[in-house]
Amino acid sequence: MTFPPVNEQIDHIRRGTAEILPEDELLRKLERSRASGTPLNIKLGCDPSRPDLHLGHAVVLRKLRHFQDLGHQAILIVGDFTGMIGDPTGKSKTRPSLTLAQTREHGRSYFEQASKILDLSRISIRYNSDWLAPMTFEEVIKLAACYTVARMLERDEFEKRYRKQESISIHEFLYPLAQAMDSVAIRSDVELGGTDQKFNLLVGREIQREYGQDPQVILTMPLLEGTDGVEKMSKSLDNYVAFNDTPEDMYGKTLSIPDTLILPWFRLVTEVPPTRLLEIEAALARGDNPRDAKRELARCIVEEFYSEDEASMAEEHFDRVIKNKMAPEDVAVFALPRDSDMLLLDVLCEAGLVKSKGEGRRLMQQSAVSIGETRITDPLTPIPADAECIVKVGKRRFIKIVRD
RNA sequence: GGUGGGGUACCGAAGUGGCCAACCGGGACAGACUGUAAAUCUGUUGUCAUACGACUUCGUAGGUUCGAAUCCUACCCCCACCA
Repeated sequence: MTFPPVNEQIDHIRRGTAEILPEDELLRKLERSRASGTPLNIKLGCDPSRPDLHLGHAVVLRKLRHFQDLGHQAILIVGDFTGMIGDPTGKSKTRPSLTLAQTREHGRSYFEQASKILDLSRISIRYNSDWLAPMTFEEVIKLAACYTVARMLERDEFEKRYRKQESISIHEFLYPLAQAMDSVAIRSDVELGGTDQKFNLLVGREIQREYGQDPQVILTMPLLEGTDGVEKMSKSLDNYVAFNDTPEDMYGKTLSIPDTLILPWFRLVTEVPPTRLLEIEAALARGDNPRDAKRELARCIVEEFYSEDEASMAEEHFDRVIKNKMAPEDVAVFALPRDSDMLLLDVLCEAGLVKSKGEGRRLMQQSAVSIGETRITDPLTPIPADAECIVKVGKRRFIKIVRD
């Protein structure tokens, strides 16, 4: 196995990273690997309790992909065992536990999605229940003895909660240790993660040392902010763009991000060359309409997950529906008999465009509902006698009513 | 083991016998303005009902009362502090 020169590798690796700790150790590892022709073990843990991948995950997956491209060994750890504990990161409440079967199921869905970024033919997938489940209580105590409470409390998250007199369960202390055991089990050379994982990753170093291994280098990636521009992207905050979103949604959601996110998103979730990035930056600084940069960004993202064609289609769809406020070409059809005298309200409800009649009524009163070009504000409006008509609720809920 | 605090709608948080479908804030949704940006303004945010109104909701189950989120009883759950 031959590898590119170390300085070339490091340039590639460094791109977009938040921190590499310690960087000179990474250099040494790269040199050794190149000299001996042995790939480094690059570890990335995935949390199977949330199987829906979004752009935030893409950031770190892409970094793993970079390592693959350089010829190193990517190792995906499915936290099927740790999923039963619950990662305390960013949580004030304990997560619900999952069964092993559920986590396996989620794991499969994870790979399917991750394959959009990773080269699955060159990846090793490991389930941490393989080595964590058989550990005896004695072994767990030995492991726990490697770390102190004071050191645990160095972790921001714990420290804050402790200071605020919030509860911290003992098992939450075990999480970083369990994750560290993963590093030991696979002899990790480099572990990737978001900046919020820094603590856990560092614990991995300590524990590897305790187990007589050369400690892993940790590489953190910045957290991607969600579509709201405030919080980090997460499913529970509903500010995410998912791998499984339709091209139209991906495009639309991306256009809805605050301007301040354009460059960070370009940097973290696309492969645009640095030169292009500089041009965009200059254009924005110069005061060009940020919309254009955002459209380019949206295109890039859809292309990455789908294709150029689908990106174009998403763009057309967007212009048609949002810009020109027209119904999409593939509107859902709601058929009803010619002599039906149903109220519009009831149809909206049955078609699922509104959650309840109350909501439908409210939306009508707020003039959010229209038939064709006409705003409907009277909740008692019947369906027009026409053979077909387009009904719109809000900005993007459509239905075509057809009489037959 | 002891002491204290607490469980209210998506979240946070008021309310401690009738004026409570429940103040307020956040979020979300809708409208205006726009570039599905930001900022701003307005409105909505339990279900059913054209409406009058009816019904369900304040940890759970009972009870007191003309009337309870509010009082009583039992139960469940959460949290902190002291040992």
